[in-house]
Amino acid sequence: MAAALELLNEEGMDALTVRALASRLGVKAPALYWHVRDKRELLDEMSTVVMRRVTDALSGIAPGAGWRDDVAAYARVLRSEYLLYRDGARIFSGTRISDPEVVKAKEPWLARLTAAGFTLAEADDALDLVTAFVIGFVIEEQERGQPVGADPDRYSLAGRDAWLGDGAELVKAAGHLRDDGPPRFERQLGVLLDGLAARPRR
Amino acid sequence: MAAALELLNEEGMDALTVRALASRLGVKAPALYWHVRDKRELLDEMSTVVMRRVTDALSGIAPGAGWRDDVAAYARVLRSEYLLYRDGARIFSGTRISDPEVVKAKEPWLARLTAAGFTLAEADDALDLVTAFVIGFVIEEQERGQPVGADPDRYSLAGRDAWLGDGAELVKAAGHLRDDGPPRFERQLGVLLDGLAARPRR
DNA sequence: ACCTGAACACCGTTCAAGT
DNA sequence: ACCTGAACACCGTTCAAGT
Repeated sequence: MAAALELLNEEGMDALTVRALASRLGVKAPALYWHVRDKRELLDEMSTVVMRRVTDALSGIAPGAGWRDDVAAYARVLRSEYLLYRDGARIFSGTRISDPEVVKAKEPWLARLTAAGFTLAEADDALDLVTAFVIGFVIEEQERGQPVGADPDRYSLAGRDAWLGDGAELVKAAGHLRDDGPPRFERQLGVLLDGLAARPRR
Repeated sequence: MAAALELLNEEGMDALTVRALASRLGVKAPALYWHVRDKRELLDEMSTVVMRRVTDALSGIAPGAGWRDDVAAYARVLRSEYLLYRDGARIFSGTRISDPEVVKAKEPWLARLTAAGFTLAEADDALDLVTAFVIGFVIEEQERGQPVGADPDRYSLAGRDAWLGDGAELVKAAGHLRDDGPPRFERQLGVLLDGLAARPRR
């Protein structure tokens, strides 16, 4: 899995082939089928490794000042681990975690949220909502980081404005205001946490 | 593009090959390369068609009672269009929209939000946040809809509990409480809208 | 303008056979 | 227990040539 993740980062997902991975391991392609059922299982195992890194990072985090800190820490760790791999969010979302320990690592987070007054259903919803947001955010973030195919117009703001043509002044202006990276992530995460805070408590 | 989308739905994304699409069109594979630079451009065009359906559906929606209705309508339309295609969210997120008109369709939504007191930057953030959430939500939703590979334990709740092993009582209990589909979506969307409502207005 | 035939350099996967 | 050689049925893509 480590070799597979290296290969992904060095060559990209199109080059992540069974044959290339085998050769990196000094072995022929069919050998991998003794260790793994098929390529999908390989991807599932890779994503389990990534998610294990997330849960390991989280287990080192002491409870914060409140649920807000805890949920924010989860979101930041998830984003930063996905960002470590080329197209990480796109590739690893929608794969299956093969290790129950990784799934069980949600337990302390559910405990902290319920202790803070969330019902269990609300806590579960909250974590899933944050997860969905991070995945969607990082997919877009990683996609924008890639060279835009043969369309240099769309690199620059001026080029994008021209490509858009007439009208849509707000769309253009918004494009100029737009930032990215951590501040953008923190802002949107903040909105989401505000939403969680607004839920009725009992 | 229509034929490609049909093929995707009937046979799945692994079967969406240049050759299969050509044969569905009564033509040989190389012919497609007169119409499209490569397969990625084919995917980009397919996703542009899907996003055009989103914007068409949205343009038929009159301004709601307020920004909350407008944003909710956008989220619901985006989700339901993605759901129309097998693995739609996974496949079409992170592709590039080729038609400026589709991008420009954001204009009225930005207008409604700014009219409701959002700054332009906040409005843009709001739409992106909702988009990220919907994509993340639907990726997970569509993935769960697929047969879980050779692991029938994980179909049923009891099977999942056994797979999880000892401990993690909150994780197990949350699994039992969990629902899905529209109610789950509406609940999480509601949280997100609450967060947008909580932003300072000026 | 639009398409084909033939070819290239690959894929994932199976399976008998080896050690 | 772990790996190879050979093969199967494909891929995406190019390109000269056809109409």
